[in-house]
Amino acid sequence: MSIKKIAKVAGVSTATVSRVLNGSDKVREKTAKKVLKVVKELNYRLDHVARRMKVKQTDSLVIGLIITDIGNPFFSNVAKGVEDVAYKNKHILMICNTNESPEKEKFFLNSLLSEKVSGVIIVPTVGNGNDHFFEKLVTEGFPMVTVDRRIKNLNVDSVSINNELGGYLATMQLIRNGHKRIGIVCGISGLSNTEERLDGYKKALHEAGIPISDELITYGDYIESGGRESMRKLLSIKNPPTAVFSTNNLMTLGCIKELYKRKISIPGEMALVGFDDSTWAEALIPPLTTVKQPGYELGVNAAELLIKRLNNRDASKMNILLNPELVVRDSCG
Amino acid sequence: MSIKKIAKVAGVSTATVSRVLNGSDKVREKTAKKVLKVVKELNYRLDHVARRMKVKQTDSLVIGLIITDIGNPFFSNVAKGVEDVAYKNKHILMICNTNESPEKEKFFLNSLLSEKVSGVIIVPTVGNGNDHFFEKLVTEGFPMVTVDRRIKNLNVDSVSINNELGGYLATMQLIRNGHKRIGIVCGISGLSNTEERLDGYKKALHEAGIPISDELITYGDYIESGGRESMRKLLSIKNPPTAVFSTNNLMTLGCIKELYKRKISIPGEMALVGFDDSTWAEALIPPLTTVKQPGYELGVNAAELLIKRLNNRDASKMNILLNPELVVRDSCG
DNA sequence: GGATTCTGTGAAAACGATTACATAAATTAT
DNA sequence: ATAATTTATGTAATCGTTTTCACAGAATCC
Repeated sequence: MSIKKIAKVAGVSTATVSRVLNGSDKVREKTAKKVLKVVKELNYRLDHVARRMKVKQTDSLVIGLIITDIGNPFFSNVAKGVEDVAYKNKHILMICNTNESPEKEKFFLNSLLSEKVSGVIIVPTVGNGNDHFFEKLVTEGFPMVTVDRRIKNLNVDSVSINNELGGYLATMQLIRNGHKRIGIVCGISGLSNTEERLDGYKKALHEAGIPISDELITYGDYIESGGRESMRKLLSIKNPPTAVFSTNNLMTLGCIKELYKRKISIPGEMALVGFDDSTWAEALIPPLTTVKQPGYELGVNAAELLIKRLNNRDASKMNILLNPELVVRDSCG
Repeated sequence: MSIKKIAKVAGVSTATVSRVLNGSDKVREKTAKKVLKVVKELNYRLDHVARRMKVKQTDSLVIGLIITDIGNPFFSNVAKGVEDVAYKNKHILMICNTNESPEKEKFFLNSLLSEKVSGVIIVPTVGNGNDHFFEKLVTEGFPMVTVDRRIKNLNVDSVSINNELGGYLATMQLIRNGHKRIGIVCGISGLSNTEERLDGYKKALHEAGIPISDELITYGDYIESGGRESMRKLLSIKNPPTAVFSTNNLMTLGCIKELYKRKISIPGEMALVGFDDSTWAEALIPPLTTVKQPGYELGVNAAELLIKRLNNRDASKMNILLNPELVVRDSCG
């Protein structure tokens, strides 16, 4: 069922049908009614895909969203933010889930480009900032916004958290509570957010005049088992920490489970600060002190930034930093 | 940059380029190489959108996914399942988030149809099973699969949980632990899953010879505040329950928070069984007994069912029921 | 060597829309 | 009433592909 059929049935040309459907051009009231009647009768719906082939500047766009783990509440909130803005603008989303795999990322980028999306919002996967496929696209001028993570030395729009501040706030809180041996469970090595949170940790220690000890720095790859493993490692060193800063929600959960298992009390024997607040954090016992990341707003801002970019390709690139917030509950002692 | 440009540069016709790119038809080795060289040099990518306009049965499809709350871990896991299957089949997803709004649902369905998606997987919003826009589409033969919720009296493919069993298992567990006054916090009235879980609850009570009392049945609309409100209501009746079955994760959280606030011990003073296990459930104190729903599998099955349907439009419709599983921890007494 | 069969390639028509341009119809002016 | 002007509609090219059909050239046959 195409515009042709409508034209034939209504006894007009396809041009007229198109004009009626788009409402822009002048067409006689009577004709319009006639056409609309047929449209309704035949239950016809305009083909946006075909439309987009002719007209570049259309109001309803397709936007790509590539995230690393839709199952993680943090990212699904980001997605929700993007979705809401997209909906407001009558745009629609193609969502892809890379599972932190650079190969999948590349595949999805290729797919999205083949699908002729107008732009892409992406949580880039691990990478040294050089071999990223999408860097090529960015430099070629394809509209993209990175979210949550930034790529060093790449001039691209981005929206992310002030991770260093987050790490600083978390660590500072532990220091304020009298801790001097503070462990950290970092995420995936090489990612901007991992490094920045670690920087914040170091900065806080430095300011407090506490020496930085390598054995207190562990990596848990942003997954639960990694967090658990890191906690084990921290507990096994000769002079274990009295407090731990865990830099994402899943790893924090792993830490908690390991502590529960060993019947180590929180915060009595081990103080804990997490990253990324969730609705569950306050229902844990003890309620968890965390650095709250505005995931939803991250998504909202990324979507708005991309849309802005689509409307003005030549404006200079922007990096938006949202501030995290320390939510102090009981787990930090 | 189109196939035309490639053709010109390579000194062949567009037909040849197309043939090379699709690899199916016979084309001389030498010509193919020449074309591919140009393709690579000019960094050309086939336009799937234009392609789909000509060829109906293509291998990489666009599939619509309409869910009610991408921010809810249960649904984001469903999405993940769908995504994984889509990726395996080289299909791509358009995801929409209705927020339980029937208007948005309608808007998104229209959008997806205009975007010419091949089929839609949908968590239908509230409705009496009559005024649903998508029912019309289903009866017109548009490929759809409902997931999580079913629509009564509608012949449509579906994948959902055996909710009655879930309700039964949860209630039975409480009965087994000696409880006789058992409250229930139901979800959104009118939804198939809400009613089925309630049915299971009633069935268990009935089998145990425990009378059903209306004051013990509350509705919390599947949100945290609703759960909290329901718990308040249950605690305020003259003869309050000694156990509560809360029928989704967010409402359970609301219940727990209300109990924490009032310092009512779980399960000592109030036993609790939730619905929808999450990675947090076992980190709560006490670890939460829940009915575990296979959200990811739900998504996987829905996607596979849709793909099957796309390959055979005439096969009779299927309803797949996945069994939930009771995970007994400490909260049920 | 000529007739016949294969193979590889190109020209052009589609897919479903939009739109510049031309033209017919309606309106206004004279 | 006719001319001039405005307005509404139609024709046909186009977007980026695929694909049918035709055809040229190569290979095979007798």
